[in-house]
Amino acid sequence: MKKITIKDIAAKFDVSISTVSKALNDSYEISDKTKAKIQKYAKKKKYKPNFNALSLKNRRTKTIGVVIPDMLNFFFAQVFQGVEKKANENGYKIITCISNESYAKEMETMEMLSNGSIDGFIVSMSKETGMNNSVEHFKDMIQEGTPIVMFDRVAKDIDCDKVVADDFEAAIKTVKHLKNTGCKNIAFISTISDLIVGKERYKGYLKGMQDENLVVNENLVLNIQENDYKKYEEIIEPLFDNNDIDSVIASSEQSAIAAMKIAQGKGYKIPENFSVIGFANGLLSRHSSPKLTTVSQHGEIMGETAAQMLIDRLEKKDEVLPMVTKVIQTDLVERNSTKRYLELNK
Amino acid sequence: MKKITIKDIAAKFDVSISTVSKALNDSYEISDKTKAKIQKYAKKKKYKPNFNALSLKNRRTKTIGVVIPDMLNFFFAQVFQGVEKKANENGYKIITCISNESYAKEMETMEMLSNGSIDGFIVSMSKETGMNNSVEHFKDMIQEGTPIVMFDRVAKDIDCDKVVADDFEAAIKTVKHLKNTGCKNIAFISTISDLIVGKERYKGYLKGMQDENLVVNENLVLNIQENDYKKYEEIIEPLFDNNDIDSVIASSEQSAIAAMKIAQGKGYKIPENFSVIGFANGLLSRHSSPKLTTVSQHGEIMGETAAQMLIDRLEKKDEVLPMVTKVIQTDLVERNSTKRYLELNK
DNA sequence: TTGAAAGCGGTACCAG
DNA sequence: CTGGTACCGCTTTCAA
Repeated sequence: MKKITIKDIAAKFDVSISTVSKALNDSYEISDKTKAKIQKYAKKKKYKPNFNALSLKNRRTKTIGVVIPDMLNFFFAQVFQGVEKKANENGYKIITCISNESYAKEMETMEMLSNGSIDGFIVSMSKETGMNNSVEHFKDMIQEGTPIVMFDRVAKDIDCDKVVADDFEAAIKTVKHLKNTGCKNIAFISTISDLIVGKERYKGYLKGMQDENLVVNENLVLNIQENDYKKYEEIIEPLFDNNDIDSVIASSEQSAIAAMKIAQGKGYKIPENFSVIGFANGLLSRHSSPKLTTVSQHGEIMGETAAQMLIDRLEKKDEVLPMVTKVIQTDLVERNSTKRYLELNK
Repeated sequence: MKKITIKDIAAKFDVSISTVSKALNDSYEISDKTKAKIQKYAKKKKYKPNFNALSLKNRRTKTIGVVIPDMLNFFFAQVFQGVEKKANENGYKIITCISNESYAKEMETMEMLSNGSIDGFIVSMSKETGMNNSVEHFKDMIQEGTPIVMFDRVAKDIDCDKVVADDFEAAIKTVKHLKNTGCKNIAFISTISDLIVGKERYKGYLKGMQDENLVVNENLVLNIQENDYKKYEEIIEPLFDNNDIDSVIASSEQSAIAAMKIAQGKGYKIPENFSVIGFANGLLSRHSSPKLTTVSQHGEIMGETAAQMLIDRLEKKDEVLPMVTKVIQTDLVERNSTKRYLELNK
């Protein structure tokens, strides 16, 4: 029951391997009779051309390397599903590396995979990579002719295709929404201030405040470095004690939830006299009480987009296409941690 | 800057390719001088032996195929991380297929990957596969000599290595815990009654009730077929209206949370006069109010175990080892949806 | 209509 | 110590 090869089939019918190869590929060179019997036999024996032989010959593997920091992060899992779906539709396989936010693992795995295991990469940088801007390995890959598509946590200095969310615009919108629903003292809590994504959101916050003629009080900006979400509450609490705030924009689901809890602990009623908006994709937002209003990124679409961009580039290896950055819109999902705003004069 | 091959190196130094190959593999046959210059050059040029050429020659890819139903499911993501970690430690890559609970996709992808892309599979069956017991494709793979390790959603009829949680025992323990903390009318809610895992939990519930001398009231057993968790609450509500219950064991996180909400809506105080235990791994349990007491499976350990079992088998291809099933213990994580029980007479 | 042979990038045996 | 060659499984060109 071992796997059957072209050679086995050739022996069986006492023809050459080239005849078999052509017959299986339905070549016009082979008589219908021969084709028929060979194809029938191949099917019966479940013949499948050997992947490595094909890849060696064609110099392409139809395999994509996906490098993500953390699969337990709902957003990344969503993107991953999107990539897998689109890849599958196009007959591509995916090899995955979870970097665990480690530069070394990200770099080493990519180097190892660039030995002909994959045709291209889809990457979101590890925190370490992004913070130190250690992007040489990306440059190397691209130099070698291995295309990369980056998403979400992209590197400014790398010239490649990119897929990002409109974090800057989204943050502006959150401020606007809060202002429109009566908030003034808007705090900004970030757990990802080191990431470009986090910086964009912060910039959007500042711009939004300016647009709405609100004064930015630096004491209302809190950057959390701690990774353990269990400690978020104690870190956030002083913000409430030392300042007069009526709303929070948080850069992550967990910190948004933590802020809500503290506000409630301090006796605020959400959303009556306190509002919270979180950048979040996960399940917590839909199950918290009250349910959290969020800026939702379309992770799956980002994944599909990234995959499509990579595949397009792979299938047109000869043409030199300019690198593009696609911005995927986010949605402000109004749940119950903010008041409703009926924009009458639209 | 294109990738360099052995042939290129041979040309560069005007030696044969076999000399280069041996030099790179540090063979005793080659003079230190030659080795040194070749190795140095190879390093400088970042030479890496071509993966497909090696796989073709060695008839092994050091690649594992991972087939899971859903990456957005926290448990599967945990297992996946465990597999990736262990695989990586052992120099294995992983190719992933997300079946989306579809038999067709699971089967087709596995067939496609069994063309020499992977050395073995780690699989958790899709619902469809499990419900119809459509396991021919697994048999085929094994017949062909491709080993499989199944985890969690395993197939009874397939003789292969398996990793499962002690669902039966765990369910017994939940009943015991509830009884010990004063509950009597224990309802059982399942969203996965079609899966073997779900059946094991149900059996454990029955056994536990019996062990504790509690009568099983069939009206207290609710099997939810609906997939949309948003509808859980309306489906569960009648259970509370039509029966006198003081606690719930739920087979999933979402259904446990839904049950808690309804209980609270009906005026119960959790855990004072109502208790809930859920089979759950996710984040919701730690963020719900009150925090949910759970039976926690060690997903990551299950993944690592499965990967180790597969790798062991792959590295000992010649030996015929008996198939084993490993049972990974679960933990009852006591949070605040159940009362404390101080087991004094232990 | 069929077959021989080169080549994809390596490894390893055997000869010199 | 170095080189020639067969082979892994398949495609493709060229010759018959």
